Amino acid sequence: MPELPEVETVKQGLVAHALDKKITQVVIRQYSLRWPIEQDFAAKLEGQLITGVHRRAKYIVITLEQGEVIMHLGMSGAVCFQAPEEPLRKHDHIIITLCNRQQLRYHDPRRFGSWHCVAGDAYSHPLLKSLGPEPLSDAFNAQYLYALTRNRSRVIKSLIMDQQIVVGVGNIYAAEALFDARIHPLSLSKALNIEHCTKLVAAIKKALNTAISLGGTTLRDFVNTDAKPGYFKQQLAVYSKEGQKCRECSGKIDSCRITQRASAYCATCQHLYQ
DNA sequence: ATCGCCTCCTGCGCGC
DNA sequence: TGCGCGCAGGAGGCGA
Repeated sequence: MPELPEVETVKQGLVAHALDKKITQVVIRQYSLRWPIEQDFAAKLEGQLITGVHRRAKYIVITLEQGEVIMHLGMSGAVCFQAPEEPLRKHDHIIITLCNRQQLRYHDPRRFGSWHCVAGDAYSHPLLKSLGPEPLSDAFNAQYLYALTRNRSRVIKSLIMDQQIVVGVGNIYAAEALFDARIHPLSLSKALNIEHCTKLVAAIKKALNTAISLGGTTLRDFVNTDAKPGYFKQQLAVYSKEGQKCRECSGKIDSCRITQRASAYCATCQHLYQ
């Protein structure tokens, strides 16, 4: 589910509702997530003040007085804040009660998400330490992408979705950015020149920034911590538009599978470099 | 080193 | 109405 804009939206909700709050109780209703939750997870959190909330890639890092929580929403994870009186829903796996009685509830039907509590610096955890640059940072620029595309025959869509190359670009925004940059998703990385990389980097930043400003993309069930959907769906040019008319040329949007993922594109507007 | 395939899990929409 | 199938926003791990 969540790509970078959705995770950023959830992070902003955590900042608004959980930052500077003390954790009074943690209840785990389902330990079996992407990785099993450690048995002492609840005990590590209880009684601690939440002193920071940050995002790195699609991970949210919650800083406590002692240690840090690393959380990933997987494909179907969501966080909401509710009063204890509100009935629990199926798939509400983690319930964190705060000092103001509000409960942070982690809901994740597919259970691809994960929660870890680490003693030291979250950024040196194996899950975070080999991640590529943030897409909205200056470190992700045309020269950087150009250098990494040299001598690689890997198709470009797969490359930009690789979290070691650049983080936060999932299936939706990869498809949208490639359309915006007029690059066919099956283009070979090494066939792109510096101008193509310039366009693609700009398109990725634009797609992510626009999506963040609209609260992310709600396809089916993504909601922020206030249970509101995101509105980037209305902006989508190709993702989930297979068979429909391209808004630029009125040709038909095609789709192929790239590394097991549906990949929509306009064969007229997007040039295949190989 | 690099790449692509498989896997974890539930829910939904579709066609029959 | 119901059932089975394929597909879905991620990404680690493995084998080629």
